[in-house]
This record gives sequence, structure tokens and C-alpha cells, in this order.
Amino acid sequence: MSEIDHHSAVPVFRQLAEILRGMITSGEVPAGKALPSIPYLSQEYGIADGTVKKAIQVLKDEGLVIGVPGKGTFVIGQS
Amino acid sequence: MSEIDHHSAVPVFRQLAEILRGMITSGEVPAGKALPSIPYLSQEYGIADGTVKKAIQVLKDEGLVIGVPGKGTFVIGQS
DNA sequence: AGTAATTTGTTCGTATGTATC
DNA sequence: AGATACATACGAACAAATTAC
Repeated sequence: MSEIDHHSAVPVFRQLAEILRGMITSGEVPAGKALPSIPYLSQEYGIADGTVKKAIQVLKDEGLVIGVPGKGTFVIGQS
Repeated sequence: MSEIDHHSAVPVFRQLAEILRGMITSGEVPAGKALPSIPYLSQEYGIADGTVKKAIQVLKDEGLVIGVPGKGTFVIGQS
């Protein structure tokens, strides 16, 4: 699985955004399902909570996912 | 009783964790009994709900207390 | 039997301050 | 000076378990 390179010129939040995008486009996380939670991603990739949120914000700005407080971050189906 | 200093260098959640630890070690809340509820602590000390949960998480990680949904946060007896 | 209230636990959203590059 | 990253704090919503009525 993809890992984060903290010394890369590409910002960490952008690296994670690409990883999450890959989960969606590959069908690993299909439409209607939720991405892994923010605390999980934070711990799993060894990055700060706020940085994960920033990565997810990228996908939200693109209309790829939508966050639902108390539930999760869900993939939008582009039907 | 102890108060929270919002301008201290020590994080609020750590200050509360120490106050709760004091309740336990002093015997004010003996083994088998529950700490004050999260909403109560939140209102009593003037801090956010999530910050109280974070403080309690510190004690849970140390095995000092255990949370029981619907009941409370109970002090573990160190027998 | 069933509804409501309380409590813990988990989630996302937003904001602030600090440090680093 | 600006972007990035981390830590902290607050806020709000939702679920599950328990208790009370």
C-alpha cells in the first residue's frame, strides 16, 4: 500500500489526497461507502489529525466525497 | 478544589486528567465507583465535551479507569 | 411494552497557536 | 513572508447501552 513521504516536495496532505482518490477510482471504496475515519487515517499514516482533514477537504472541494458529522466521509456516486 | 487554567502551558485535557487522577488516588472516588459524568465535568470546569473525553482517555490508556456506555467511567481496583 | 433521558464512544467541522521549512 | 504540519480546543451530530418512567 502507498506510504507517505515526509521528505517529499509534494505536501503530505496532497499525497494523502491522492491515496484516497486512488481508493475511490479503483473501486476499493465504492460510491455510498465511507472512507476510513479521520482518526484511523491519522494513526495509520502517522500524520496529524488536521493534515488528514486538509487532505479530505481537497476531495470535498472536488465534489468527490461529502462529510457527515457523526457518521463518516462518504463517496459520491457520479451517476 | 482545583481549577482549570486556560492560559497555562499545560494543556487543559492534561490538567483535568491530573484532577481526576487526584480524585482516585485520594480515595475521593474509590475503586468500583464512577467518576462524575462527562457532561457534568464539562459544565463544572467550563471546558468542552471533547476535551473531557480526551482527559478521560488518558486515564483509560493507563488502565486506571474503564468506560461503560450507559453507566459511567469506573475506577479500576488495583488488587 | 415503549418511550424518553442519561451516559459513553465515535465521528466530522472549525478555529487557534506554534514550529518548521 | 508564505506554506506546511502539528497540537490543542471547541462545537455538533450520531450511535449504542443503560436506566427511569
